[in-house]
Amino acid sequence: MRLDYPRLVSRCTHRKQLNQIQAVLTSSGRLLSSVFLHNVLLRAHSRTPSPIPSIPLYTQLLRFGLRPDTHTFPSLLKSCSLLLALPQGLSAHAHALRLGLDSHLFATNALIHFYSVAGDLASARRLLDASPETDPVSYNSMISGYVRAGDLDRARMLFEEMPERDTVTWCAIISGCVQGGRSKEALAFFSRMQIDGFEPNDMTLVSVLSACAHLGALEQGKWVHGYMRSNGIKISVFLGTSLIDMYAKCGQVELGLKVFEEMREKNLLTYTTMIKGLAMHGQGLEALRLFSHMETSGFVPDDVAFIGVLCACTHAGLVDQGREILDSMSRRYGIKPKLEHYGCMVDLLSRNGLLDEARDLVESMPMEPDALVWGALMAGCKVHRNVELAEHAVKHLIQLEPDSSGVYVLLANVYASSGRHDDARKVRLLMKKRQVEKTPGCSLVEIGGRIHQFLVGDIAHPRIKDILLKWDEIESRIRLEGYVPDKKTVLLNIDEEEKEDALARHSEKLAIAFVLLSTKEGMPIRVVKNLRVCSDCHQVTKLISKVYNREIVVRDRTRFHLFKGGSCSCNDYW
DNA sequence: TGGAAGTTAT
Repeated sequence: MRLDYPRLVSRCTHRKQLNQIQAVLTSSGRLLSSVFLHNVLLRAHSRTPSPIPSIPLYTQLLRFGLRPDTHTFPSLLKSCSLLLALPQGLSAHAHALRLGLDSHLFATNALIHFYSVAGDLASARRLLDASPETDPVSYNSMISGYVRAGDLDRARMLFEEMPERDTVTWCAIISGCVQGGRSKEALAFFSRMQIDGFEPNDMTLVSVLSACAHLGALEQGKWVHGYMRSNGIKISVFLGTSLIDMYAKCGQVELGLKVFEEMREKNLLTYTTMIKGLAMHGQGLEALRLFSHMETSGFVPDDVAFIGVLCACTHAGLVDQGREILDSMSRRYGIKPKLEHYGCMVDLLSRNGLLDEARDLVESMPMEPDALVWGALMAGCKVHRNVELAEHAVKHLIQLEPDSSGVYVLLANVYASSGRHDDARKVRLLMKKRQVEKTPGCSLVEIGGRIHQFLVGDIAHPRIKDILLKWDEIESRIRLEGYVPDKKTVLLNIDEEEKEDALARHSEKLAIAFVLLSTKEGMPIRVVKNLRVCSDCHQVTKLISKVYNREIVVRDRTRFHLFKGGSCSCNDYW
């Protein structure tokens, strides 16, 4: 009985087997005269993640004097896109053009996809405009092309002008928004998608969960989990990992752990996400335990996994373990620590007051320290009031990032907290002279599935009057508990009373006042912040949790704070 | 015998 090679090849997903079949076909001479078999092989290769054999196969087809047909170019171009083989893709285009095969719909789609992946959106657009026949596929490729190029506005414009959309279109625009850091818009597209009658699939839900994670939108994230259950959507590795991330970033590590334990199939990313989630919640020892469990389960950690564990050590103050882990990276796994790993280590040492060791590490690193490394050292200097070292760090920082506000703010804070107000003022003047903008603080809260956003000093919210009145009430109540505004962190050159006012309008205070105003007594409060919590807001939130008897979870730029009965889970260490 | 969309990190 003769083997049905075309069927065998098209069902084959393993590269090794595929190469074996190809070798048999070559040696038996069957490839010599068959464009069809070449096409089948090209297609099979293009379905593997790294279709390296596609290009020699195509060259061979030409060498045998065979003429490519309509099926050849789509597969070949897909391989070129995957391999980012630009010259080969361009010459394939030229060849298709010569043979008159470029205007076939599938070839056009493949070409548009190729140019989108290659970052040549102008060429992709020209093909789209010139194509007599289009379907959503080519538009979808271009939407993700614009997203990859960081041009979300163009992606949105194309989305709006498309004659018809399909599930993939919605998925592309939703994930595009998420990747472009515009998660709120992603969720808006998600509801629009459902109104338009499209059912989300697992790929869409992964992006939606990622949006919820960024926004801290627990209610919507839970809704997605519920949707999966009621629609029988299986928890794939992708979905499970996204769920874990969503729960961790929305302040519910326990629910994340539950998903993690129930997942039958896990990969390195799943572990890394869970480890990082535990780290953010200060459960450093748990994270370390999971890391060793991962190792014994046969997963080989990569550099990102190491960032995760080092991060766990930082948030839990585990200095010795951190040193040991950094050392084991190269010793046990042959992974050279990168800048990021040194950054974590500097952060770990300097937060724990080991400033000399941190400085030594910065100076002995095998690569040039970047702004993040100096920034970590600087943050430690602020906590442990080491003005000299802070000045040293800031010199490097200002050279590396002259336009970043963070540097100036940190230095001014160091000066202010050690009483050197004149110097603090000089920094502020320097900032003004160089026209450095301070990143505005921003807090998000979710009420009844809707996200409310507050900026520092924001008066745009429709209920701002009530919110400020509520704040007055809060302030008088927490003053009875001993609250005194901590004006050290305010570097504005203004008089005392205004300083208090500026503090009172920090975004998380506005957000918390708003939630107290709009939710029932005893309901927990969740806030997501873009910057680190300032010490005044930290103190205020502790007191509110006591006076109003509320559990308050604040996710700041790097970690979680769980405020309860007047104290915080970070033990005032952040 | 053909195509487009997804998860982690300082």
